[in-house]
Amino acid sequence: MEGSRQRPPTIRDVARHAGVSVATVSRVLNDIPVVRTEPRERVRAAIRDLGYRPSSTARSLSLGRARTIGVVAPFFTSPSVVERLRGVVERLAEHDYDLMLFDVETLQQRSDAFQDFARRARVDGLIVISLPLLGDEVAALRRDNLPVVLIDIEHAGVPRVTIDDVRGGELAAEHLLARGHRRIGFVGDVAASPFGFTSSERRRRGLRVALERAGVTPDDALERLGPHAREQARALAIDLLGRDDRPTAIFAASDTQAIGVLEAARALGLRVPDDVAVIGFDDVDLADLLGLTTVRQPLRQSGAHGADLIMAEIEGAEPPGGRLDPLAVVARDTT
Amino acid sequence: MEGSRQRPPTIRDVARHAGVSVATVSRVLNDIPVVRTEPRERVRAAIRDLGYRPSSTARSLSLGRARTIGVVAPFFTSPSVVERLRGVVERLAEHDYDLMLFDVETLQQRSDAFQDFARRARVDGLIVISLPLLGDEVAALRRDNLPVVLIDIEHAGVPRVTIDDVRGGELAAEHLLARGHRRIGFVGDVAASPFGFTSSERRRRGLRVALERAGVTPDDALERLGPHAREQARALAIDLLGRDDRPTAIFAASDTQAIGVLEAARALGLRVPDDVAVIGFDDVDLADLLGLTTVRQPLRQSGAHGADLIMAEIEGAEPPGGRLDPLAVVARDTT
DNA sequence: ATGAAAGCGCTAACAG
DNA sequence: CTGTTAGCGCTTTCAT
Repeated sequence: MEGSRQRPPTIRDVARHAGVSVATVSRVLNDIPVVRTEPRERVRAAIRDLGYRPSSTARSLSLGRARTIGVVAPFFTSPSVVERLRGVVERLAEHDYDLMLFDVETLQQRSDAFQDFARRARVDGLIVISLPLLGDEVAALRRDNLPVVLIDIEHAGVPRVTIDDVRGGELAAEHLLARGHRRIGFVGDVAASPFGFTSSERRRRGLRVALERAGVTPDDALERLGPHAREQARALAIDLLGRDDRPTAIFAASDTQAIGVLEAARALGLRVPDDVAVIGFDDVDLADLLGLTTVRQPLRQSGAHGADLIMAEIEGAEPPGGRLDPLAVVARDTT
Repeated sequence: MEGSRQRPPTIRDVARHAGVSVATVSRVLNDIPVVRTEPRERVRAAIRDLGYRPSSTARSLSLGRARTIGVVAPFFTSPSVVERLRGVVERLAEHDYDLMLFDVETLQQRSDAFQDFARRARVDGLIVISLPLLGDEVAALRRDNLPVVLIDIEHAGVPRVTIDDVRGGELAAEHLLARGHRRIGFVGDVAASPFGFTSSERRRRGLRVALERAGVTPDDALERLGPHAREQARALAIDLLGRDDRPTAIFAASDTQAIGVLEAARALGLRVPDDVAVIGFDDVDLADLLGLTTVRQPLRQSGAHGADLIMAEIEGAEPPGGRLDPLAVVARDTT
């Protein structure tokens, strides 16, 4: 009956329509129980009539909190990141928080992204997945006083959720060792950050530890590092498997890379596991489908755990209880 | 020198520090060229000194736009959705828009999510992927005057980016027909919405069209519909392949489902493609890895296109140019 | 070219 | 129990 509904209704329109003050409308909106039934109902009716919906932007500004957390990661480089994200998403939804996605694949994007965190403040906290942080990035975040949680990476002084990657590397090595392998190759990520180590790095260390423990001298010549991608891993593995003294088994730092190794073997006409055994890390869906032996880690759980951590920091909620599921070798067809 | 930096610096602090008005700071911030060099530099210095960063929440409120778009989808039911998301992410980044993720797997989440859009307005537009919309959901969005773009789904009156799924179904059928198959089964999604059709539904129609054109009468008994998931598809396929007059080939509405079919065949001791041929749809990474024959569609491109569309709606930017890549059968080992 | 001031839509004292 | 009012941090007329 009123005409022009160009501009969406505000809390003031509702107040006017219901014959109350904006404060009362706000109270109804926020379920503050002091409001009497009668005005409350009038407000509800007005909200309905007007098709009113609160502006969460205004709310955020007023409250100083956005009820949103940002997730930064190279989402599309690996299914494991997506799986972790899944855990984050679930948990955040439970806490009724929204989620802002910041994909970081290239260096350019990376610089942009962290610029953004330094220039915009629309999230209450940040979860960083599988992205080794630079020193000044961390410094910027800290200066911004923005709660941060790291998943799958480490950085001194920043809360994180990581598994015992070294142990994971040992498990992989022990599995291979138990099958008689002595020449064990490794395909993993380049050490991208001077601060802390990547999980790949830690797994490699685990491999070496287990090797030495078994009386086998780790051979640097059998280790190949490159950017995290199937194609890259494939190339590295071809290089590795092309050697005269090629390894009889390869441990890849992730399933994605293990698949590259598998492709390399196929390309070279090598049979798996007879000519070369392959073990990956993560146990993503693909691993099962492909029959890839791998070290299982609780991907999704790590995401959930990370979300719990950030919630704890922000809301002072109880710190996350419960441990992550243990690592375990899932033996399939490639070893 | 000043002490307490509890509260982050605001534009006013910067103004004070630089000895100018907030308006001038704002101008500098927004690169409005009227400001003289000298005060401009003072402002820049102040920004640096204070470690100031604008609050994008406040900016959004003032501007009335959040430079953020929301993406609603069942992200974790299918890799194809993730691939589409990838396209969206890329394009949005180019336009310097942020992205809010709303995962919708369960009905509960779904209801919640759309409640949210009806109660919060923190995005400038919405992209919905692979989620058949209900009538009142669309009505709510429309009433909110929120720009919406659909990807992989259709709804009367809502802009969308879809491929020619019917043609895709025909392509799959023709591929199978050309290999001598006459009894062709179908495994796809349940028709979830009374409005428009799902892509699965359209692909099924394409199958039937091609069948009839080839003089084969489509057999309802060979069609099985269920929720989109590998396990479900597996169960449906087991059912289908357990029949006395089992089909000699199965067309699955997605690669995810095709993999379920593959598993079913294996479980039944049927050899692929000898006992039963399988063709999927999408051509996700997995398909290549598993040697699955499939109908390739431009997943990532569809996401990018969707982003272009929403940008056009919001910013009045030029409508997206260029077509989507055509569908094509990628013949591999399962047919 | 710059500043003062009025919003943007909401929340939260503080009064009454 | 409810209304008034002062912000939240930024943009944007409108003057000067």
